[in-house]
Amino acid sequence: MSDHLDLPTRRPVPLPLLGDPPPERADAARNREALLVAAQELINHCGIDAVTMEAVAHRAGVGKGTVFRRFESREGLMGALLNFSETAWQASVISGPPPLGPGADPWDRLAAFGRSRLETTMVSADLIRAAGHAGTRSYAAYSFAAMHVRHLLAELRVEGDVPLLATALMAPLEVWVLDQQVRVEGIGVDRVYEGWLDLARRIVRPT
Amino acid sequence: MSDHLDLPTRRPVPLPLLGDPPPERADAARNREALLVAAQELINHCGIDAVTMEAVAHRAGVGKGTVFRRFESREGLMGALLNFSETAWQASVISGPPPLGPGADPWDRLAAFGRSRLETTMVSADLIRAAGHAGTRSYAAYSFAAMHVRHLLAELRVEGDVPLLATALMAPLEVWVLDQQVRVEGIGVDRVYEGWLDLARRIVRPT
DNA sequence: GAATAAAACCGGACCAGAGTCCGCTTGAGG
DNA sequence: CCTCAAGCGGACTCTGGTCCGGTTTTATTC
Repeated sequence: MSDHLDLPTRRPVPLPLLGDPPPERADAARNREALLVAAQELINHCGIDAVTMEAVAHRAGVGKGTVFRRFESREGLMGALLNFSETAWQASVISGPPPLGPGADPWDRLAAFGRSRLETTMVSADLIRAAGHAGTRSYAAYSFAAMHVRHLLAELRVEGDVPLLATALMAPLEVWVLDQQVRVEGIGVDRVYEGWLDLARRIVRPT
Repeated sequence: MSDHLDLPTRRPVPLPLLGDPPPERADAARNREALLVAAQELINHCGIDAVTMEAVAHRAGVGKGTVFRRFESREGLMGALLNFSETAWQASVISGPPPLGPGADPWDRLAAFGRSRLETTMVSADLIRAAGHAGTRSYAAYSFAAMHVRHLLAELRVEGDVPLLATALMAPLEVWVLDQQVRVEGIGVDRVYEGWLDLARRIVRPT
């Protein structure tokens, strides 16, 4: 990942529907951005362990309290960082090129989903672990992926408790499981993927 | 879980094969025991958050350093606690009554395995989470269960990459997944179990 | 456009708990 | 009894997280 963090530049006017979260004050927004950049740089240069709340604050030129107000906790900060790649991933599922994006047939999309998730999870493993949330990505992120899988399973006419089957497909792709297999047991990523495909086949295969 | 911790009483002579870890000194052993008891009581009476290393040490009447020397870390302490129930569970798999123990046919044993694991995991959820290890039980404990599943799958003449399929069966039974389903999504335990059984069926079903 | 009041924000002192260190004590073998 | 490795304790450090008095931004009013 590059040092440069692509923060969305000046999105169109927020259109303040009333009853909505009031927009952030200008200085607050500036600080949030500075903090995210600082954190990302810290990760890139010194590894995730160097990402101390105090270090981030210092590098961004603000006080520690500010970091906590903006991101709630260390996990929250990590989650925010993770959010960028997660959002990009979601975009490529929604409107990217097939087979991950729409256009391919459901089975191919499912296969592409598995491969893609496997890879992004491995790449962001440190971040995901640090983001905690009981270890999984934020609920929003998780449920998007789950929804996608349920959708594909439905298109594939899978019978049974689709939500649970979706979970069964996603669980083996979680960080800890992957870590165990790849780092501890030394299983290659390709073999893990083949295994996952086999699992998917068994789940999808008509009764 | 009762307050009383069944520490194994005087196992048969350790038979010091040389090159082995030298046995613990008497005072050390006494302290380890006292610490485990103290920790368990603290959990029972005040919840897992009250289990501070300092609190445990104080309750056991020793210094903080001692706790760390014996258990390495908070996670280690939790792991040691978890070890008791885990060991008991392993015993009932190895030599308990069917269908969990030997004697029943492999499919029934697999089903019993799933149910049993689901329940013990839910019961010890706090402890498992606190024991960390990237969230899963210790490697030894994990690999025993994995071995058992691989064994059953083999008996059931399942074709394919059995180790990976075993992982696929265990992953949905991990704490975080269960937490997500039961606590966040409000799915009942019975339904989760039914879903798991269905998964198992699809994995086992001959091609 | 200036004055003003309220709300949001800021910083860093402060607290708690995990983990480390090192000089003192104790238990087990000779 | 003597020796010395092992064990012990608690002071110390480091980091996540909380708090509150002072400051800045924004909205409002004239």
